[in-house]
Amino acid sequence: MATMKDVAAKSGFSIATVSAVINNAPIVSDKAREKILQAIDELGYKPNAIARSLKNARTSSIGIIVRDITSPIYAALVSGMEEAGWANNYEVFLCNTEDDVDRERKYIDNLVSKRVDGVIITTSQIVRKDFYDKLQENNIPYVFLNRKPNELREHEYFVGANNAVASEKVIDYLHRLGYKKIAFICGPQHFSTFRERYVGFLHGMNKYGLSVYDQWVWTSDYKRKAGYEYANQMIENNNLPEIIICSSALLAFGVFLACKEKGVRIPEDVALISLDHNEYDELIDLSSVDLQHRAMGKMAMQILIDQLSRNSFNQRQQQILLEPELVIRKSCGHHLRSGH
Amino acid sequence: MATMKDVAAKSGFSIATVSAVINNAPIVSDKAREKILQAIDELGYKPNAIARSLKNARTSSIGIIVRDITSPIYAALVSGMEEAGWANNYEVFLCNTEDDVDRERKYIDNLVSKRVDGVIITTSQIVRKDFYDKLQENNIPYVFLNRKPNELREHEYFVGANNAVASEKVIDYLHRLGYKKIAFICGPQHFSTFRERYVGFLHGMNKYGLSVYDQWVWTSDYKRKAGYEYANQMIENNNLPEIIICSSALLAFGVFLACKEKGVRIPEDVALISLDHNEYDELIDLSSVDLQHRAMGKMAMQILIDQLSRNSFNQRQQQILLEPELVIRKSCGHHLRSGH
DNA sequence: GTGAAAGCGCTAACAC
DNA sequence: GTGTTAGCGCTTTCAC
Repeated sequence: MATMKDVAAKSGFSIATVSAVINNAPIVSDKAREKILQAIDELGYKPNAIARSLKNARTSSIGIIVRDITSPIYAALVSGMEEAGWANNYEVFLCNTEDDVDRERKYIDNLVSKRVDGVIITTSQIVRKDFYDKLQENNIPYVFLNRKPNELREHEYFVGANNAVASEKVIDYLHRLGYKKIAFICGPQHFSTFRERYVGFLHGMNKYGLSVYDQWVWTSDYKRKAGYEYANQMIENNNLPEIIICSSALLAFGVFLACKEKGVRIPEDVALISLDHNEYDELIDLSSVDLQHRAMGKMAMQILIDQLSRNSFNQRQQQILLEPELVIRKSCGHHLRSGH
Repeated sequence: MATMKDVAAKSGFSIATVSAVINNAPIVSDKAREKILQAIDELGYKPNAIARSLKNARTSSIGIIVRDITSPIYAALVSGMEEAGWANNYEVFLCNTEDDVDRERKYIDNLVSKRVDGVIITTSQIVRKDFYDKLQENNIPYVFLNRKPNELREHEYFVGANNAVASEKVIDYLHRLGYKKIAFICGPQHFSTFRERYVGFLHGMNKYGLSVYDQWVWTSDYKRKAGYEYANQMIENNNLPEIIICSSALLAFGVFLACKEKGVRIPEDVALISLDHNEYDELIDLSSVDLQHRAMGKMAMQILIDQLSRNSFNQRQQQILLEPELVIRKSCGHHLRSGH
């Protein structure tokens, strides 16, 4: 594998000059540049980014910590991050944690060892994980994405959705449609996303004087299976509300499948809406709120990179919230209820 | 940021001894080890993987080249690769190409510069891209995953699905159900996956003496929009076959949406089956063939890592094909046609 | 404009 | 067992 030394030898110049050419330093004579470029080409020389990094203390690599690339929302987040990374010449290390804390800790350790320039964390919980401190200790900037820890320290950034508003927009919509008996499958409260959605839900319900029924609120799980089981439970107990709000797409799919299996029609027998839009909603006419995950991922990466290049004279806001947007399809039966 | 030198100074030993401790060399005395470990702990020392890599010429990083993480099949492939990488202490660089050749070339260049230990390529086409040669020139092993180039050179490996068999299994199944008028939306023939599926289709049709109708075969695109348009075309021309086979999940979703929009019932008016199973099929009762993408991704990573560690006394096969499995749901209406 | 040389943090051969 | 040292491939300061 050719090195700068080889290029220097072949071209007849010194490695310092070769280095200058490679880094586009303007101080090199045209004929030197030309000869060196030619030698590079003939040798098939590729700069060794490892050696460069050792010297520079910059790697042009960024770690991204996610739960599970297979979920549509994480796929969208990752896609956004990768896109913005690519546009700025950063490569991303993909770290899937499966929400396993030990695995996440190990990944952070590895990223520190590999001296990534920054990290984006999408797996934070309300209670801060101690090992994020290692990043700061090692001067590696990081931004939280989607899920937010309880408090943001001075050097910490957050990009996410305005989840409370997402819930409220849904309640506004449902109220307009005349719904009163509303169920909410929300997801675990140690994640900011679900907690905020719950708060927004309560707030919205309260605003219109709508009753919140305990037997119609769940805050334990966010997976497809949970949605399926809760829905089944309601169906079997003959205890269906008018509408079910699902905090996640997976929950909504679970509910949908249970209803399909049991012959419960949507929206005629029970309406359904999801707080987490994705590209498969359309298959089942599911209304939902678009939380803009791809844009969110892009934004987070952009903020991280700005920080790395310090080209942000005007200090960025510490927290950026994207505005959710309602995507209306047929699962809430507005076409049936437009009289309200 | 603490270095080995700091640890050496603090513990009173030399950096060579510190290095020995870090690399678990057994030749260190217990008291030395203990003191050094303590110094490491107090300083919060983390080995610098960059410096180590420069010396070792190994980075424990692997590049994975995919088209679009957002597609369920690539998500599954990536998930499998990441999993196997994690299990063997490799980190993965995620490279999304959007099937843009220039972007792919640039990514390969970057990966070579970063001296990744290996690369997995899921974007190859029938006609080999010249820039894969750069990997070999730089002694970076790589394996092709899912899509296969025309010929495999001596050092090249491939892991994929048995696509021809996937098609044939579908034809077997459809024949059993008594279908005769069969449409096939296949996807572009410069990808091995679609080409093999087409070959398998022809073979299967031929086996049963079934006619292949030109106006019911497409080989141009594999996206959702294409499926939507082709289906619309058939519907509007009043030219529906008995069943539509879709080569990709996206095509099947497109067809499904067109049918839903036009009030064409599945399977009563037209049956539907996909050659590319994923977790959303269930939402629309879509029968499909499971190509086992996650297992495929794992396998590819495992083969690459075996190669890196040379712990494969018994030479691996150059090509590994996973066996596709039929997943039967209602979209082919076997419940209607079981009399056949 | 160009070159010599120090040094980034580590590993490993070799000396003691 | 432990320490000294050369060198991995690059960047950068400082002479010339």
